[in-house]
Amino acid sequence: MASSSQFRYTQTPSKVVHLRNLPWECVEEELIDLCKRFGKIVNTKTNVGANRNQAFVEFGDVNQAISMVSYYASSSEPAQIRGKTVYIQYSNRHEIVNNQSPGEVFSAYGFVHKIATFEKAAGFQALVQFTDVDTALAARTALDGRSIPKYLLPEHVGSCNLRMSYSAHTDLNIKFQSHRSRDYTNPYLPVNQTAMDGSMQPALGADGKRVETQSNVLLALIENMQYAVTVDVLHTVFSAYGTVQKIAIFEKNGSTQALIQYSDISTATMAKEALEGHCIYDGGYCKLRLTYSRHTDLNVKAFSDKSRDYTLPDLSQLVGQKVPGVAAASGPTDGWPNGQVQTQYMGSSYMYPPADPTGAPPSSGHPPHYG
DNA sequence: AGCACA
Repeated sequence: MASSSQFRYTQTPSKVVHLRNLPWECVEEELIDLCKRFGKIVNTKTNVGANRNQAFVEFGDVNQAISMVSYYASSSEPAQIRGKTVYIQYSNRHEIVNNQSPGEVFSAYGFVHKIATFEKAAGFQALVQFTDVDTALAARTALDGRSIPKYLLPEHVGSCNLRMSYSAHTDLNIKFQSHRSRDYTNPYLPVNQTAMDGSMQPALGADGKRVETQSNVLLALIENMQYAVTVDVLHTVFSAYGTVQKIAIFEKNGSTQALIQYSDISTATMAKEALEGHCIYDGGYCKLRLTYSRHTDLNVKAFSDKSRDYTLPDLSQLVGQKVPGVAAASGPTDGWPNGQVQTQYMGSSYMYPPADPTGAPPSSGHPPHYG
């Protein structure tokens, strides 16, 4: 299959090389500095990929690209930019196409200096700073009332209609690069890693104040995940505080996260406060980091190994029949280091419905392991 | 650490 060839060890040489793991906001000059000694660079494309940390460099001749790829394939010193190792392979295309990319909706109208996004009661809002009023006016005129193209939106996001007006601000004060805010004029501004993870940790709003919008949906980051965390495990853990409606597990930036939906905010808040920082398993394994999701109603497959919709009828039979993790919990399971963990997992001494009528996190007998 | 476009 052609789509998998990009991961094969042997790739078809191309005069275009693909560079990944680039540092934040890596600029063309840095790419050129790295590549120019191998040949004539005829084109570049930066800020490629979901994280905008990939790029393409096109050489005038395929032999120049071969010399570069070959050099770093056998070099003891990896290619580096700003001290960060850069991985280089042939691109799976043979030329760079620099078409106008409305990838950034607002960049189509001029250089976007800074963006700050935040939640208000009226909805999601963003401040977008251009060079001058004329550019801002052009963007406003063109975009007000329109919607963001669907292909630019994440899955499960419906239409996003833009309502635009002039801000009272003239110069935004961006504290760090994150999924909420950007300063494109300052590539060395620190990256807020937790914010880049989309973990929705208390972030700075445009006014500089902490914002943490409550939600009936919790976002769980699972730290130190030595053992598999299944939908069923999460369902058991979070059902201690109320009826769980939906669960979705997904990978983001190499770590496992989950969304857990309750019917209301107060139940979610109880669960969040009770479970935050606690571990599903003894020994500090699978520690839960809980924040409020910006979702309020998950759009998940009713039944899969990564998601569940408990609001739909007749799933219990399916669950009993088809979920390996459920059956496995009562018997030997691949991947479990020993029987003791299983015993603890099934033994309700952890995050199963708390015996404690106060609803406090279940910690009986194992206080040292919580933290 | 993994491929642009619509």
